[in-house]
This record gives sequence, C-alpha cells and structure tokens, in this order.
Amino acid sequence: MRLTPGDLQNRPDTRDRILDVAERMFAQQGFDLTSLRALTAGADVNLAAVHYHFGSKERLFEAVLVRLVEPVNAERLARLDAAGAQGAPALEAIIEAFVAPPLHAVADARRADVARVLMGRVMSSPDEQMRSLLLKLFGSVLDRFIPAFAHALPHLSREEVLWRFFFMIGVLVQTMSCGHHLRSVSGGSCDPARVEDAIPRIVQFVAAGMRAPAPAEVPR
Amino acid sequence: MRLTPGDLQNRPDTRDRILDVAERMFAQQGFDLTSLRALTAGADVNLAAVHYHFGSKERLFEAVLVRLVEPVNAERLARLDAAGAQGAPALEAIIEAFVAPPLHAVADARRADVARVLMGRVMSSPDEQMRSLLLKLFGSVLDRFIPAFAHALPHLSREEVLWRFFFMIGVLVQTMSCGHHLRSVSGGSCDPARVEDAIPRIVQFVAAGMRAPAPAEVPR
DNA sequence: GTCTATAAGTAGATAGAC
DNA sequence: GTCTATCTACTTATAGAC
Repeated sequence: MRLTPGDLQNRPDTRDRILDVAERMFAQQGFDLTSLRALTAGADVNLAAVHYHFGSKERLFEAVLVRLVEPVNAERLARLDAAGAQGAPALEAIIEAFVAPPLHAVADARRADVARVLMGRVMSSPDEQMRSLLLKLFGSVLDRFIPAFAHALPHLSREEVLWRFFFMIGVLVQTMSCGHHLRSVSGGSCDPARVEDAIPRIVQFVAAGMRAPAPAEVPR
Repeated sequence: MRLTPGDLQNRPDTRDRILDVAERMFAQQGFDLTSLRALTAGADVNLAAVHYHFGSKERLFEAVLVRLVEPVNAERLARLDAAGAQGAPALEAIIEAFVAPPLHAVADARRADVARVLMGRVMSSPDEQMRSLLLKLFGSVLDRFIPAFAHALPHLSREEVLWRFFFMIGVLVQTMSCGHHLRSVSGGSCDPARVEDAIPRIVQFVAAGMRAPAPAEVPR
C-alpha cells in the first residue's frame, strides 16, 4: 500500500512524518493556527504531500485523531474481556476498563495537550460534521460497554444506565482535558497527570454515582 | 460612555448588536470560520466598528463569553446564599446551586450551541492564554463553593474535595456541551435539554459520588 | 511520489475623512 | 462613533514538471 517495497528508507515515511508533526503542532498551537506550510516545513516534506496523502487539512486532522484513539479503544475492549473472563465483571472493573486506557495514553504532558486540543475541536465543530466521525471512532466501544454496565446495574432502567454512562464520560473527559486546571487550583497537590492517583478516584466516584438508587426510588 | 445621550436610537446600539450577532455566528459556525466581514454584515454595522469597540476578534470573543457567564455566576451565588440562609446547606442544595443556573441558561438549543462552541474554544486554546480569563470568570464562584463543599463533606480532606468538585464540573460540562450525543445514542429517550430531567439526575449522581468514602478508607 | 510555482481567495487590522 | 478604502499577510489548493 503506502509502504515502499524497497529498504532504502530508514526514516519514517512521509505520511507518518506528517502525522507526527501534525499531532505535535495541532497540540501546541491549535488547528487553525497551524498552517500546512509550517507543518510541512517542520516535517521536512513538501506542502503538496499533505494533499496527496490526506486530501485536505480537515482529513489530516481526522487521521491524527484516528491514530490516537484506535489503540486506546482496542485496549478498552481487551480489558473488558479480561475482566469478564470469569463471569460478569464487577462494576469497578468495567469502569476501570473504560477510563484507564485513555488516561494512560495521555499520561505525558505532550499527549495530554494533543487530547485537549483535539477534543476541544471536536466539541466546537458543528454537530453533523462530527457525528459520523464520533460514531466511527467509538461505536464499537459503546456497543460493548453499555450492555456490560446494564448487567452490572440491574436496579437501573436502560435510560438511567445511559445517563450515568454519559456522566462518566464527562468525568473522564474533564480529567483528560482540564487536569492542568485542577493542578493549578490545588497548588499542585492534586494532579490528574499522575494516573495512579486519578484512576482510583474516578473509579470510586463513578461507581458510587452509578450505584445510587434509581430516580423512581428517590423520595422527592 | 457608550450610550448615546440622545434618544433618537430605539434599536440596540452598535456594540450590543455586534455581541448578539457574534454570539449567534460563533455558535453556528465556530470562531475561526466566522469572519468579521460576515459578522459585521449580519449585524448591519461597519467592519471597523468591531475594532473600535473591542480591539480585536479575540477580545470580542471574550466579551461574548463574559456576557454569557456573569449572570449565571450571579445566580449560582444567590442560590448558595439562599440554601445557606438557615445554617449550613445540604450537599444536594450546594450541587444544585452550582449546576442548575448554567443548565437553565443553555436550556434552549441556540444557547446550548453557543456554550458548546465557546467551551470547546476555551478548551482547545493554549493553557496560558485562557488561564487568566477562566480565573477572572470563575474565581469568585470557586472561592464560595469550595468551602461550602468542604463543610458539607467533613469526611474528606481538602484534596479529595477538590478532586470531586473537579469531577462534578466534568459531569456538568458534558451535560451542557454534549447533550445532543446522549439524545442521539438513546434514541431521544434521554434528553439533557429537558432541564427538569437532567438536574435531579446530576444532583443524585454527584452527591453519591461525593459521599463515597475517602480513599484512605477504601480497602484495596 | 515528490517537487516548484502559482493560482485564487481570504483574513484581521488600520489610517484618515467625516 | 462611524464610515471608506486599503494594507499586508497568509491561506488552502492545484497544475504540471520530474
């Protein structure tokens, strides 16, 4: 496909170098402030190579996103499989299978910046434009995790499971994308970049929230 | 100041019309896709008026943000005061004082789009650029709510309170900015735009998460 | 596959008249 | 305060040689 059959090249090929530099520059300066001129100069490739390999700046962005997300999702599914190897997995194990892989993936500051910028861009793009991309990226993960949660939370209706799954995503995204604010407000004593601190706290908070009684049972 | 002393004008003045149209166009198309030319044409004002009143496109964005956030924060503080009128407020009341005002503010779809785009832009901007803005916007709210939570959660250290406050913000931001995804995944049966559905669910989930035992007490 | 050269259009910002 | 006219810079994208 895109690999040259020869063995003369021992540096990453053009396409990968573009992706590497795009990831770094999008993270440092944001999408719109990163010109393809600066990007291709930094990658030591020609400006036209971007259009040859990706078609447009927008599709380059999507390729960067896909390359980051796919291994994370693969590890999520692997952990869910492992947790469920002997009977239905415990609630805490499901939560950890979902949140730990992305948190590990953004453990170093550079990748955290990447994730923050990319998620911000996905969030601030028009609905319809991002819907299909998100579904393509996360559809299979949702298909596996939502039933797992539903099974672990028999006191909740399907709707309530979805609400709480949605809340969990909020906790995760916040931790991945705005951890520097918590570090700043706490004077450094709370640091979501320390994954070993963040993961158990998220698991504990979310598990307690998910185990709360169903709304119908709540006296109002 | 900016108000004409005369009474001849009965439409909003130039500055407000720019803010109105900027809010709408930033929400619909995002910040970078909204040119000042299109914006000023839509507001029926001259291109140069933006620079006269705001100085730059970036400062116009900040003015839009401030105008949206300030009344929300004022209502948060008013609700917290009301909840604490007779002794220390209950945990649920503090959470509701924090989350209900912004959720009501984005109850109609147009303002939800505004909030999503603006938050996405804040998130995807470089750290240092947004830090002072966020502190200016939310500093006084943090100063009041964090002690209130600490008082309502005596089993938690200051650090644990901050972690869970941070998680709550994640739940809130997710609900405000990505509610359309939950609506879509649930086939319409879960809709965060129905504030009366969303608020009690958030309060319940977050209160349970906050009441979870402190990490030191958790057997591992 | 990679390059040069350039097309074709847009942007934010400003000077200075009124 | 508001306008016209313009400056300066930069953008994505492409045609076509190699």
